[in-house]
Amino acid sequence: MANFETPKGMKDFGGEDAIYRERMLESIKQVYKKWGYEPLSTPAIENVKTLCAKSGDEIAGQLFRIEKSELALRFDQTVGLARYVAGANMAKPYKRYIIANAWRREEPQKGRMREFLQADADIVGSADMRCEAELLAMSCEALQTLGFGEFEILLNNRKILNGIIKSLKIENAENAILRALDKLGKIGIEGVKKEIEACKVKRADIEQLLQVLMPGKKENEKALELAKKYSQEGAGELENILCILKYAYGIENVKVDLSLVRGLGYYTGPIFEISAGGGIGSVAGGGRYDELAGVYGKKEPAVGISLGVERLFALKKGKGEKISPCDVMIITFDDKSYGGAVRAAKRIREAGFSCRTDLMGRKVKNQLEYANACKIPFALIIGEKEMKSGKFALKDLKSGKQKEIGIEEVLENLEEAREIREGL
RNA sequence: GCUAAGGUGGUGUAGCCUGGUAGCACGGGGGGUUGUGGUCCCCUUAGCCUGGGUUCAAAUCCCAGCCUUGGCCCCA
Repeated sequence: MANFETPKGMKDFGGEDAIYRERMLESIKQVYKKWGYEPLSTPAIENVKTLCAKSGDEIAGQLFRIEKSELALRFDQTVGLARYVAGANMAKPYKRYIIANAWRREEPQKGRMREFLQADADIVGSADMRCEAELLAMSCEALQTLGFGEFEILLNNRKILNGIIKSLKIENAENAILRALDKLGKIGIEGVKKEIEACKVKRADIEQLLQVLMPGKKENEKALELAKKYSQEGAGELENILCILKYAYGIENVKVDLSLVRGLGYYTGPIFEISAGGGIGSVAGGGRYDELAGVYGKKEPAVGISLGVERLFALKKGKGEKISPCDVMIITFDDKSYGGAVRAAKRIREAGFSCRTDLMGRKVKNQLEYANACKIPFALIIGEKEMKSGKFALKDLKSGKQKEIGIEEVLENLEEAREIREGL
C-alpha cells in the first residue's frame, strides 16, 4: 500500500463511486447533446508554449511538465478549445462540450485535487447575450437532471468591476483589489477591508467601494442602476441576460452580485456562478472571454461554463439507492451447463441487459453469495434440468422468490424491474 | 511554496505515553456431505508509509523524506 500509492492529489475511483460518477457524467453529456453541443476532444498534453500563452507565468508554476520535452499536461479545457478554433474555420456559432481531466500541480486541499474532471460547454463566435442565457439555462437543466432542484444564479460583469476599480484611480493594485474581493465569502467584509487597505486605498474610497459592491441586500434593479455609473455597457449586458432568462426560459432566481469576481483569469464580460441550495455553494461557473482565441491568432468572441463535477459527486454520494454493476447473475451448477449459461447471457445482452456468468467454477451457494455481495438484483439459475426443459429459475434476490420460466419471460421480468428502478 | 494534525492487513481500529509474542471487527477465498445467498460455526488470506539513528531489542523513542486531511498562498 505504502510502496505503491496513487500520486499526490490523485485518486482511484472504483465500485459504487465509479458507477455513480459515470452515470452523472452521462446525464450531463446527454443534456449538452440535447442542446446541440458537439464533442471536441483535444489532447491531454499540449506544448508548454501553448499553455502559457493563456495565462503566462501565473499557471506556469502549476504545470505538470513532461521531462525532456517542451510538453505539459493541460490545466483546463479552454486552452485546447482556443487553440483549435484559432486554427480552424467552422460555421459560427461553434458549440462544443468536453468532459475530461485536467491537472494542476498545487497543494491538494478540500475540493481541490491535482487531477480533476471538468464538464465544460462553450460557444465560440457569437457576442450575443443569448449565449450566456443559454449556457445558464442548460446548466440549470443539467443540475435538475442530477437531482439538484434548488439553485440561484449569480451574475456580474468584468466591465463593471473594471469600471469601479478605474474610478478609484489606483495604480498597479487592480489585481490585488480583485483578489481581495474574491475572498469576500471566505474572510468577510472586515477581512476584505483590511486587504484593500494594504493596497493604499483611502478609507473613504473603501467604504464607498464596499457599499457599491455589497451583495445580498440589493434588488437587481438597484444594483444595475449603480453598475451603470461604472459601465453602461456591462450593465446593459446583464439586463439583457436577465431579460432572456426571465421571458424566454422562465428562470427568475437570478441575482446580480457586483462582488462576484471569479479569479483574475481571462474573463472580459459577463461572469456567472450557479450555487445550489442548502448552503452548498458554487456548483458551476463561467463567463465570457472574448480575447482568448486572439492569443492564438484569431480573435473570436467566446463564452463558456463549467460544472463543478467533483463537488457534485461529493454532494450526491450516498444519497442514491444501492447500485449493481449488472442486471442479472447467471448461475450454473456444473461445467456441463456453462455453455447454456453463456448462450442465455448472449440472449440477455442482445436484449439490452447486462449480466455476468460464473468465472470461477464455484458452487451454487457461493455464486449466490457473490451475486448478493455485488447487489445484483436477479439470479438466473441454469443446470441440466433447465437445459433440458428450456425453463430457467429466475430468482429475485431481494425477496428470495423464484419462478421457473422460459427465456422470453425472463426478459420481460428484467424489463419490468428496470422500469421500476428508473421510475424511482 | 508555507503550515497544523495524522499514517498499523483491502476497510475501520487496539497496541505507542511506560520499547520485548502485532490483537479485534468487517471484507476476500474455502468448508459445514450431493442443486439455492442475505443470520450462524470453522479454516484461511493479508498489515506496522519509506529511509536513517538510538538500543541487546523499535509499530512504539529521535531525525529526514513521502503521503493523507485541513488551513494559508494562489485560483482555472
